[in-house]
Amino acid sequence: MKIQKIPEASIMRLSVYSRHLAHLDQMGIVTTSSGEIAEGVGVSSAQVRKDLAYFGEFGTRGVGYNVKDLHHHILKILGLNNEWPIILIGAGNLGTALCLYRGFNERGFRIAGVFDNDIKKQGQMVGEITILPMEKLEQVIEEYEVKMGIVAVPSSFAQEIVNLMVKYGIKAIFNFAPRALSVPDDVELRNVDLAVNLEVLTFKLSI
Amino acid sequence: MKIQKIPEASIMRLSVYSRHLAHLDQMGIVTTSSGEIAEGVGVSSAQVRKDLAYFGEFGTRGVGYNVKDLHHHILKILGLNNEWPIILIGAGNLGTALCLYRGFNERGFRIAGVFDNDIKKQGQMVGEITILPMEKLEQVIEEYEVKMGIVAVPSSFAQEIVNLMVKYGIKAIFNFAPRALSVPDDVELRNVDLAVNLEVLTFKLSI
DNA sequence: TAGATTGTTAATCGATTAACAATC
DNA sequence: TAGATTGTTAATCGATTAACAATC
Repeated sequence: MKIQKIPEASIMRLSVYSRHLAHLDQMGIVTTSSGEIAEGVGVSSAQVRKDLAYFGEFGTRGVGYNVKDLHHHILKILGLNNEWPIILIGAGNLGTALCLYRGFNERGFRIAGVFDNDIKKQGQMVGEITILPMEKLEQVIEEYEVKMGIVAVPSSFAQEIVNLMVKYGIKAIFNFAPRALSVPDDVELRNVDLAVNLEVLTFKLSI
Repeated sequence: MKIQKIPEASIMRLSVYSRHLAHLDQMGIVTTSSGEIAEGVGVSSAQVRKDLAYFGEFGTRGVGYNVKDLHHHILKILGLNNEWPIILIGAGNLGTALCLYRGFNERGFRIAGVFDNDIKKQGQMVGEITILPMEKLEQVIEEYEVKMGIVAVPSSFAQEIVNLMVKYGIKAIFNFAPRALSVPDDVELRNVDLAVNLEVLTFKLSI
């Protein structure tokens, strides 16, 4: 769709802007500016305008931006104008927490299924969702037309699980296992390593 | 200590290299090269050498790197040569999961205390740790000489909690609340917004 | 010596910022 | 019109990569 290369950091900031706009909207504020948004989220106003410029012109010179309109535009850009069914693999501590985590639900992500290899866990409930065996993966992905999945399994199983997900049609994977994973070119992969984040902090404290 | 500016991305990669080196070591491999590490973790070999060059010369030209030595050097650079006591604020779903999460423990992070405002939670156990009231925060930080803390509370409380942590001497904060927080210059702050990561994926799927 | 791999420099690439014309 | 703020261009900054001398 877009020819110009859009920095991933811009996308992440758009997501942050959208939260700020929701907040402004809740407070009944109708108009805002790149400077106000910038201050609110901790970036430069030029950055805000540049991030938006990748996608169009959403403001009025001399006036600013309409809060509701801009919010709506950004949600549309991010593909958040409708809900996303997701699957979650791994019902350990992290998996269970992610399943119960409100932050995903608030942004329109709906958990279509939670899966675990462990027979003892299968059939148990996490909140209102039943933990399913991996054998049900294909069925759930097809039934709910799931395109995204979260991997919260031990590192040693991660690649195997990802292969299965890809096989059954998952196109975007959010991985918490601290292991380099390989996926086909048409599958998006995003890794967050929680311990690495703490280690950046220990480095800074050690300087 | 260092005059040259070191990219934060380099620090994060060092952490990833150290995991790979631990893996090589476990397999009994004695010597490695920038090329091997690069392939193992998915970056370029020039990148590996550059990241290491910020901190010294750890290899032998024509030969490569000693796995154990390099591993040890990187852990030292990251400040991981001894354990770090940490506190965790918020014993909700996410907080509980982080408390039980093995990944932190494996890398030498020890939870010195878990805190929650909710009277019903206080006294309950998370694994082997008792949830404490916020009133105990100062005492625990002092007793265990804690410098790092994780924030896993609702966004609306995050700034207030962070202020308390800073007041009692915390110098590095890992924040999961999706809200811009302000801390003094001598306090390191790191944010990870889980929903933002999913939203980068929805964006890519929507293109 | 020939082959291999490091450490480092210079070139390239990409992202952020400053500045300003456009325009409400 | 005067003041304000956008959208966009050009300048700056910083990180990655390519290339190669050093050297085992």
